[in-house]
Amino acid sequence: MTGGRVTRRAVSSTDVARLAGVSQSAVSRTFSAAGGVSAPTRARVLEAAAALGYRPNRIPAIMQSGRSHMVGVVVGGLDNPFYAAVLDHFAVALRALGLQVLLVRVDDALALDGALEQLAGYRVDAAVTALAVGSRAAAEALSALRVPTVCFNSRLTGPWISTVRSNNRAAGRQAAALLAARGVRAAGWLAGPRESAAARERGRGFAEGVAARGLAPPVAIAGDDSHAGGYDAMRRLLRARQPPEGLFCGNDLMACGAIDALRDAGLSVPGDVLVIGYDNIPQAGWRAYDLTSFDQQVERMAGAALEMLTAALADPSNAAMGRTRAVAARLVERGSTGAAAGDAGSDDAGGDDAGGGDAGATGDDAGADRAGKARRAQEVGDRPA
Amino acid sequence: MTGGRVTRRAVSSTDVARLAGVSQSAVSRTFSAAGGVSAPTRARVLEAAAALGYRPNRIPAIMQSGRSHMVGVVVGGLDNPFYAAVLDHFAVALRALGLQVLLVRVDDALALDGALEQLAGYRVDAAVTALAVGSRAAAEALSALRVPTVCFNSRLTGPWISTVRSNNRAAGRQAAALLAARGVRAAGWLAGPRESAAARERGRGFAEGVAARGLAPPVAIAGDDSHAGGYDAMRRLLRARQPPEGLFCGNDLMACGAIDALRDAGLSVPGDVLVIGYDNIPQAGWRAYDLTSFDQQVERMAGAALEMLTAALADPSNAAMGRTRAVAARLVERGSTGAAAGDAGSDDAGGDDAGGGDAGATGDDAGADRAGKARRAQEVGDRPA
DNA sequence: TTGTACGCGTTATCAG
DNA sequence: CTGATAACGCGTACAA
Repeated sequence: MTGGRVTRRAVSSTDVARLAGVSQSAVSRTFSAAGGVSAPTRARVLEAAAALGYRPNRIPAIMQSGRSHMVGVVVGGLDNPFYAAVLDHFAVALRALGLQVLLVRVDDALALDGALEQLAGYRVDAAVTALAVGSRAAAEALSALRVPTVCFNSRLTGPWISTVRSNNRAAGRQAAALLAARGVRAAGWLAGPRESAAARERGRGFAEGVAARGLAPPVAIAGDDSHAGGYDAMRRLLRARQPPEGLFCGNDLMACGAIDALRDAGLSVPGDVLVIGYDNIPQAGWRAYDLTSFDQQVERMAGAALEMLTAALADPSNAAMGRTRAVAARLVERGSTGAAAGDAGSDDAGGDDAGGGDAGATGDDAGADRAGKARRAQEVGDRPA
Repeated sequence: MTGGRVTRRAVSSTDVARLAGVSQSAVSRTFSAAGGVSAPTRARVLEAAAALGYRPNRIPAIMQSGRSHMVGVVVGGLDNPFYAAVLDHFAVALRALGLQVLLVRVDDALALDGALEQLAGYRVDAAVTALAVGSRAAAEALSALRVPTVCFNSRLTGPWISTVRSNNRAAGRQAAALLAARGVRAAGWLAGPRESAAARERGRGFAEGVAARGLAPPVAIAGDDSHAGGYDAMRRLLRARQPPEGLFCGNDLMACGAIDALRDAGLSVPGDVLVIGYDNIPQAGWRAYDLTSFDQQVERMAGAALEMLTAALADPSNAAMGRTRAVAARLVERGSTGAAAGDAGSDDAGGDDAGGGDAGATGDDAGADRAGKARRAQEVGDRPA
């Protein structure tokens, strides 16, 4: 006998077998779906199991099959309703598939590969992350783990990394088009933290759109993706100069903060300043903000991610990974850009075209912008370059 | 040879050992903290491991030790920022303790025992749930799992169940006291779903507090803990009758919805109606709502839960469970009850009537709210009753 | 320091 | 239908 000191040993199938006077295999078969067990045996096993409070242990099966039925999910701070929504969707969908969620909450994209390395130790079957892969080095580190991973808004892919992308850049252009159509001549850009590639793309598209209309480059101010960050950034701007006539924000949290700062300063939204956000978090639809925003369509992005995930799970040869799929962000116009209340922006999109995806390639965003209900049809429909 | 068809077999320590020309134990020792390995051996092992992309597998250790270092966390819908905050705290804290989070997102408390049963199969070392245990039957089912479980706001405990409670009822009474002190004579209670014991306690305390001041019992309307639910409930109420002068809501989401409905109807908060929420979600602090609320002090509740959890983890005899700890909810006064911006404190002694405006249907102008700046600065800074 | 052997709890295979 | 047995990959006493 070796085995170190036993800590809190749980009831095992062997214990049940002993009590029931049957073999351990019989117990196993009783609790597995395809059980070839006679009724009497089954009854005796169940009785013994109940008496002992036996619960089948799923851990050994992981060891043998190499499949844990656990999926790692990596998200940023859940005080951001966007991340919370992403996680919520995955948690529900994965549970419906009979998969467990092993959650890792990280502070920023830099911690991503560390988090996944940790998950790899638990032999998760796959991983999803709401954070983009930051660097090529990180992508290689991830690929070394040989865990099929699906990212949101990552430009980098690899043999084990797929990505679901939103058309951030095109959305930025569309935001510029909308503001210009509303008569805005001086635009502002409330940027997110520099690490976020997605936010950078939005700002880039916005700058392009602004330039395309012959307007001055947007004033750029920096926030940190939080409400407080947006509030503070706007306060700083207002102290230094006049506000822009139209503001595009890297996300909705900052947009709400900016709106609060503007109103605190006695300005009106949309009377004095038009504001557009990104993410379409629930709060954007609340009357007090009524914020025009881009809906990333979390359900569809999550759905696309899940499809790639399940494909990877079903096919160990991993042919399904290394792909990119695009889901178009949908403009939802609300009062903060002067739309009448109770309006929705674009509607059913054709979007969701599966990009054939190759690695790297800074390529542009796919997905056509739509003018939606063509409410006031000024050219909101700015085709992708 | 038996062993079924091998599915995606990962690199094992045996593979590394073979390549490095050492024993499997040498590999194990190299990767374990207390490794008695010579430098040359270590180097060869690491080289081989790198070449093969070996990652230690933590699953077998779970089997042997019976400890998974995973903690099950059960939460409700993450569209509620309160649940998101709870989860965020646990995710960060557990990670700091070197524990993994196995997440289960359930729709309601009824699904709780099913969720924990599922977690039990993965041999989680412990579980935390933001949902209360609903019935004694559920409590017994949970205890049968022999997984140390910490609940939030559950009245039921058991040998394996501890709970961290907020003083819901006292908070309800305090809410009534505050409203009365502000001159409210007609009170309303916006209830949450009936399943929530915590919400019921709040309503009960509120009714007691209202009665203690000789006022008529509060008008009760029912929401579903969501923003939309609060909005709709308030709309229904406004269609049927005059609004109460002061409204206490089962949670902040409904409170924000109610405020939106009131303003949509041309009423002012706090001009015409005072509103108090519960949870102190981030949005309650946003200027557009400036909502007085009760802070459950998630950090402290989570901290208390973690203490009980780690105690249970350290002591297999389970002496630490079956306990109850209380964390007082803290009233945070803001503009929605007439406090000047940036105020805290509590009620009583307000004397000063000036209750809600005349509630004369429609009357007021729409946008003139906000201006939370002490628009009616009745004495706010008093000590708790 | 290093290698050998065993066991954790289960599933899958094979013989009865 | 049932029982015996070999893995799964790792830690860990024990022997060398």
